[in-house]
Amino acid sequence: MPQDNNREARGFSSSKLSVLRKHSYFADLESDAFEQLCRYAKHSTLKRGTPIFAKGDPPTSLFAVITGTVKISISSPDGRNAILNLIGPGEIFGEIALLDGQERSADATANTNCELFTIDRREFVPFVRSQPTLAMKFIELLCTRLRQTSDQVEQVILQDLPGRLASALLRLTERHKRTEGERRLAITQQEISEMVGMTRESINKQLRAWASRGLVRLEHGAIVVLKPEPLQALIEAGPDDGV
Amino acid sequence: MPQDNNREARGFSSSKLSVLRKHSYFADLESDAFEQLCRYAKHSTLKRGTPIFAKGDPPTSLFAVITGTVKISISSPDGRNAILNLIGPGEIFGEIALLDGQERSADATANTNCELFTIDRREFVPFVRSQPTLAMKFIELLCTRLRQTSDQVEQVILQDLPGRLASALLRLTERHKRTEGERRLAITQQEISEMVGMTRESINKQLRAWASRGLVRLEHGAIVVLKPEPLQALIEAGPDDGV
DNA sequence: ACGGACCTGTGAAACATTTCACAAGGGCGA
DNA sequence: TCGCCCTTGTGAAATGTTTCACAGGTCCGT
Repeated sequence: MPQDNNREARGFSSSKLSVLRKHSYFADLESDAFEQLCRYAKHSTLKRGTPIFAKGDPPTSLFAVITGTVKISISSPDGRNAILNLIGPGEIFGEIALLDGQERSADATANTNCELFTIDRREFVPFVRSQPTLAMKFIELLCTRLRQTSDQVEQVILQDLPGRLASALLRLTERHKRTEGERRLAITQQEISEMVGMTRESINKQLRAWASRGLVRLEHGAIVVLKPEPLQALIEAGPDDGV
Repeated sequence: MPQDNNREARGFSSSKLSVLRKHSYFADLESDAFEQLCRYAKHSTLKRGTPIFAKGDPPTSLFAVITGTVKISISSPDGRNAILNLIGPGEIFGEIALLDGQERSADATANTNCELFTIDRREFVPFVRSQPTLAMKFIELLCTRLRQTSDQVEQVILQDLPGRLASALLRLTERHKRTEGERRLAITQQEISEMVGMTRESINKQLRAWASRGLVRLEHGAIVVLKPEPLQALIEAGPDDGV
């Protein structure tokens, strides 16, 4: 992927950029600012499992996902690891380290085969400074992230396993629906367990219980939420109110 | 406190504002932008326990703490509650709802008797838009918050009780030292338990175990961290490595 | 078309944490 | 200064979750 980055970026611009146009936080930027930003973008293709950056790295780029998903995670010295976020088409990631210049605070990995856009820090930072509208856009993005992350803290602290699992499923379907229009989540039970901080076995048993009541359908590497309402009710009821 | 807000704000400006100057994220703003911002500020005094805003409220103001501490928390329908953050002198809070215009996502309460500065949304938002430097400052602030909150998620997911407790104590002393210069934390075990999401009883037993080994000293409504290093080591070792 | 890696499924025992039910002490306001 | 409320302290039983040790399925790359 080293050669002809620019040619690639331009060649595909109308089709690939439309993904960003459609879903991203940049959607309502003025057209020319958006185009200008995209002119800096480099296109790349990654295979499932490829590391993108690691905790402690200096921030060099901002990324946007075109196709596939990227996993933001952290692993502890004793081998456990936690998935903080899954980034899908049209979303961007890696903006925090870029905006504050500090080192990366988590790992990013291609969770499936991916196509990404990459914008270099050297071009990005001055551009943001020069475009007040863009800066406000990033403030909005950061606020959104902050609300999501606080929600996560809240859930992990206040809810038990069923509640946390339900929250995660609903959050994922909500986001997924917005981009894909269907409720089948392409996610493994292992991954979910790392998102909510409980073991795969426990997650499996809970999912199975729900499946037998028709709330969800379990497939291979995927979960379909059939009845969101009872799950939502379970969250609002708080710890153990009829599993 | 309704009368003479302006007179108050000006009368005390040199002494009270110095607290903000000293610790806050605004510290290195240009002098005149800072002064201008402060001209909008209203001063108020609150008694311990006074609610400042509640989850779901529309955002009307930005707050800065002059003296005392403010508790940012959420409570679940079944009576449990989680403390997301404690805000001390020189720090600001309530900025997220203000910046994105969405409703408040948590409750804020005066955790001790407090003095606050309040800036109205109507004056604040246009001011931020007009001052690119200030906008960048807020981006930094949001990034910092986001890193802290992500850390919290990480710890709650990856660590067990001793680890979480150690993290919380070190985080609190770290911040406290910066503002107060001493390591005695004025915090109850109840409060700590709500910050880390475990019961007061469990927290008490763990603290007691550490106290008997001389790592901490327990006082009435306060905790003194005597030896931070072993606690730090415990975190890095991960779940159970010699309680 | 095959092999291996990854994903799902499951039960029993081990473990960490909560719950409950107390007792006693300190501090603050009336 | 008296009370009362909030805070600390503690033990045993109950509970939720993890750990461990498997087996079978399915998908992907070669």
